[in-house]
Amino acid sequence: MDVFEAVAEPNRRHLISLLAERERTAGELVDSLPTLTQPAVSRHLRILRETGLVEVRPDGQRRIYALKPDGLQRIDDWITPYRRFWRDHLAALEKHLESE
Amino acid sequence: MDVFEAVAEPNRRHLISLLAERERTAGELVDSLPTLTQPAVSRHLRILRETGLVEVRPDGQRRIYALKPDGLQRIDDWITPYRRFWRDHLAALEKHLESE
DNA sequence: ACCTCACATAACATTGCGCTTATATACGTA
DNA sequence: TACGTATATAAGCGCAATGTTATGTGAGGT
Repeated sequence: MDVFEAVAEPNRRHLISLLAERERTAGELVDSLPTLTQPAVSRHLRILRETGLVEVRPDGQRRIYALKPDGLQRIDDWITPYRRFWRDHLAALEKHLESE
Repeated sequence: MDVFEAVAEPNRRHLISLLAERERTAGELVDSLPTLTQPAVSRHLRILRETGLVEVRPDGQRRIYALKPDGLQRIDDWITPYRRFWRDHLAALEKHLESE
């Protein structure tokens, strides 16, 4: 699975947003997604690991998950060339509005 | 389907990159994806339409597809809060390198 | 040694996506 | 009107992703 498919899943985006605040243990993340069972969350975490979006560090019997700095950048790199599209569009829109 | 799933599909990302260069007819886009049949491309275009990533304009019996300026911005809006992660990381890395 | 807690993996069912072939729609032209 | 061209939709199939329950693994505690 690639990064795009990884972030296409709403629950995984939720996990990412939680890890953006701070590191959390697997158990905390499981509690944060009450609609899912523990194995389901564990699987999502595995996918986030394999796509390089998060990293794990053992702490006794816990596992601490953290967001990896360069994971989401791959998506940002892809979107960068297209950014001018809405920039130009917004610029033209503003210009049009101020000309009235 | 939402924007994230729409962009998760490689063929659809290819279509987006083609439309970023210039508008194209459905037929041109079909020719640009030789591994797919015409209905398959038509379906992808439908999804890109429904998610607001492209727009269509009829031209006789042809349909001209164009990239919509604000479609991909929804992804950019999502990624923006996380951007500081790799920026901070890069800054720290550079600082570390120049200190040697 | 035994049990419990935290987490991962296995096995399996269900669902949804993407593909194909076949068909419909709609415009253009003779 | 009749026919070809351009595109969309329908029907059906295979596969991969997501969920579940059941089980494995390994670290702590008594």
